[in-house]
Amino acid sequence: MNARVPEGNALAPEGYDPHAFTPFAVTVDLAVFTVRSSALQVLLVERGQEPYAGRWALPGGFVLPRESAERAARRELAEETGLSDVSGLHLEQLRTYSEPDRDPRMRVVSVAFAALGPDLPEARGGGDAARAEWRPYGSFGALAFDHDSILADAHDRIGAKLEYSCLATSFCPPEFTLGELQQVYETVWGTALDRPNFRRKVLATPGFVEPTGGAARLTGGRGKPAALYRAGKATALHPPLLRPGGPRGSQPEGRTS
Amino acid sequence: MNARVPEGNALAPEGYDPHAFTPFAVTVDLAVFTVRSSALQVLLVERGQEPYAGRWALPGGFVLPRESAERAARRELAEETGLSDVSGLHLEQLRTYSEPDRDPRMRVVSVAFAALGPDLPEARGGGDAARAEWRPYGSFGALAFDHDSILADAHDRIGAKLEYSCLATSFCPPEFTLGELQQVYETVWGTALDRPNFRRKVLATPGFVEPTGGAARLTGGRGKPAALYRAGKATALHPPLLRPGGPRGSQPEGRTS
DNA sequence: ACAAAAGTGTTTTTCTTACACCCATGT
DNA sequence: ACATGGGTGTAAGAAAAACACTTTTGT
Repeated sequence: MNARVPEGNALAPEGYDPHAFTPFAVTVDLAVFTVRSSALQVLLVERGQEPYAGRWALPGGFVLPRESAERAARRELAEETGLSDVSGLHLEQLRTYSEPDRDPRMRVVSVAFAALGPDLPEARGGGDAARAEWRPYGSFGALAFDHDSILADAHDRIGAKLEYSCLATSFCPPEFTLGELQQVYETVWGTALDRPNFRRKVLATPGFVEPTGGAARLTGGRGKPAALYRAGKATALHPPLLRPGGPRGSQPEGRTS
Repeated sequence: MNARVPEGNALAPEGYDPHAFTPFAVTVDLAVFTVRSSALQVLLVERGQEPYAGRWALPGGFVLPRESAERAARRELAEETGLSDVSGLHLEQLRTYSEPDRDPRMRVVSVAFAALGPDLPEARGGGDAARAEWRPYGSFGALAFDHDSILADAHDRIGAKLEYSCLATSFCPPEFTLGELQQVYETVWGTALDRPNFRRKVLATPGFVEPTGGAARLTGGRGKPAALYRAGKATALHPPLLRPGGPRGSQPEGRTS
């Protein structure tokens, strides 16, 4: 990370030696997930210009001169979702996509983020995007650029992190029921979980959730009112809450257990 | 990741609208680990110029115009270690560091990688670095730039991935004994493991290791010759091999179990 | 009364842990 | 003979999985 910067470049101060060094455009791309009506939804924007005009893409934008990628991501998130208190949302760096031709126009390196939030309001297509919309994960065709890979990577990562972190509470409002929390797991993983066991597991992990103490709330009109919880201070989950059958698509063979 | 590129910039083709967009320098930084003589070692280079002249730093360098960050990382890895068959080493993107002032000279965004390899040869200080050396993890003072954070993040990540992936075999030569594999875990985690249990766990995971069939080998001069194994095709580890006590420093409180 | 959702209890099975013991080799 | 590292066995404990059952609400 040192040495070799060309002379005569706007970026390069004195004292660098004159080797190859290309300036890149740096952007952020966001895979924003929410759980709405028992479905995993993703925030997409419709592109206005070429290339990929009319195609859906992940929201994102350029990193500004004095911004970190994290700050840029949070700013873009606020702009695209129309939310003011983006501070509560979980934002996590995924990885950086830097294939030379990932953008046909120029050399763009993109730092991808995954963001999670509770049932978020309708997107209002802020900024440049022609339209912004929540779409159920898997219900749409190919996205622009390499956004299909980014989105798939984000989904994998979220699914994996649910196992060994307390991330799931980021999908829930400040106060939530254990049923809602369980639905987050079931929705992201696409599998049903045993309620009694899930409950025990969550409650047995200190700092995962803490009882709100307050009154119970009705969940879906019918049934017994559920107790309310809020997120605890823990971030890691030990021992982990493993999904049945392990991560999708990385198994060598059998092993049903 | 779309729209808003300024006019009059060398990078920008026609058809972009004239908003803010700064060119950034993009580099890769490598945290290269190996296990040598029962210690976790890191490859460091000594800086020749200011800033941080004379200080140790992680190897790295600029991403070339037609290179992805992954390719750049592998190229730098080959240059700095002096290895020719870098293709076998595990290389994994960690995350991107983009704080505006992480490099005092200019705006540099760095994509960090973690690399693992079996007992690697002496580094030969290739490229620009004044010197390159293997140093035991934790045996050196503050590194240049934000490389302390990068290295710490890399170590955390490696430790965590040993739990639920077959990554550990990347620290071993093509053929290795279970004792060597166990030492990888013990060295990275800094804890002792029960040999019989470790053995059972590894062998019970299909695709983790497969017997070489060939003859046994002496490990350290003394003791019974150990059977040889090679890495299997599996990448994930289900159920995981949890380290005793959970990840360092992320526990909310007790929970000895 | 019944459906729906929350919550409790119990049994079975599986995995982990701890530790005792034998094996093969070099000194 | 004994130290050293490899390999096997086994029994106690903890955790996960499966499932039966009670509670509280709305219709």
